[in-house]
Amino acid sequence: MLIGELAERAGTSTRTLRYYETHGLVRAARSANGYRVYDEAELHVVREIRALLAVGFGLDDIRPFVACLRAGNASGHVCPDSVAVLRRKLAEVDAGIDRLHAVRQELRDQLAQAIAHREETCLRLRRTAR
Amino acid sequence: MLIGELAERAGTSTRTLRYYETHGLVRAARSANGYRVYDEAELHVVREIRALLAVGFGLDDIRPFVACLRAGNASGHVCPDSVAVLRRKLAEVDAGIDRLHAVRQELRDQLAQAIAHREETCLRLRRTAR
DNA sequence: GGTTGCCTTGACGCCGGTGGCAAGGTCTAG
DNA sequence: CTAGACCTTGCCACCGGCGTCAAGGCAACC
Repeated sequence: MLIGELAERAGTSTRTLRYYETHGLVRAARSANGYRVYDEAELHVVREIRALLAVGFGLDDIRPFVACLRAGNASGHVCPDSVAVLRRKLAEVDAGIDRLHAVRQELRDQLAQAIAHREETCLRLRRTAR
Repeated sequence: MLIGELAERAGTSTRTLRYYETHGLVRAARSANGYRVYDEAELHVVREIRALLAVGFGLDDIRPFVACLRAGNASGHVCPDSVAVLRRKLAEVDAGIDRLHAVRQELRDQLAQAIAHREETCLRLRRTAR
């Protein structure tokens, strides 16, 4: 399988695959003419990468998952390093949720304040009109 | 007030103030020698900018708030444009929270799956050992 | 006049994952 | 032989809010 086919089957671009390779995530053999040649297993690797990226992982976080797949596991998340990353990410997401809740509260407060101000101004205008 | 003093009083850097100026958020008069000269009102403007940035707003989102302050309002969020941005941001934050909740669920599922797999493997090893 | 400390504009770097283009090699079909 | 569809490496651009350095002008004090 050449890079174009892998890109298409994985739903990404050749540019992206080469980028993953320079960052040590995807591996390719080379044919006599220098073309990258991939086996079927790389397809699963790339899909794993894409799935984790979509969830919000960075490439560095993904490395243990790829190593886990390469170690022969059917799933990339069953190895201790992967689990550690999953736990860390879960904590990060929890922190993010907390932060967004705080921001949300702040926004609601400011909105309420603005609307109260507007109504007060409106009342004052009515009183003035009388 | 020169730029250094404003930066210090607003808790930011001169670089940042000039950046805000190029983006139309902060205004300065110029003294005879070309130095930027700020009045006290700009301090409030800069503080408003910083507060909104800290909440997660982008500079473009902040523009209406600054305009509102310049229009003579004691607070930047009481004008219609500001309120519109507040509402939009609130919706964005809600969407972000939802997305993070989905990611969180995904992470928990994968963690649970990994741990189940590990325990199963552990059981199998014990059976094999017998 | 020299030093110090403020100010000015301008320009590059960062981060992370890609897109896009250039200039060239390779394979296949007509 | 040629066209076109692949492939190669390498480098610039992007986003956003700055940090940081360069090269120079201005103010004030010794």
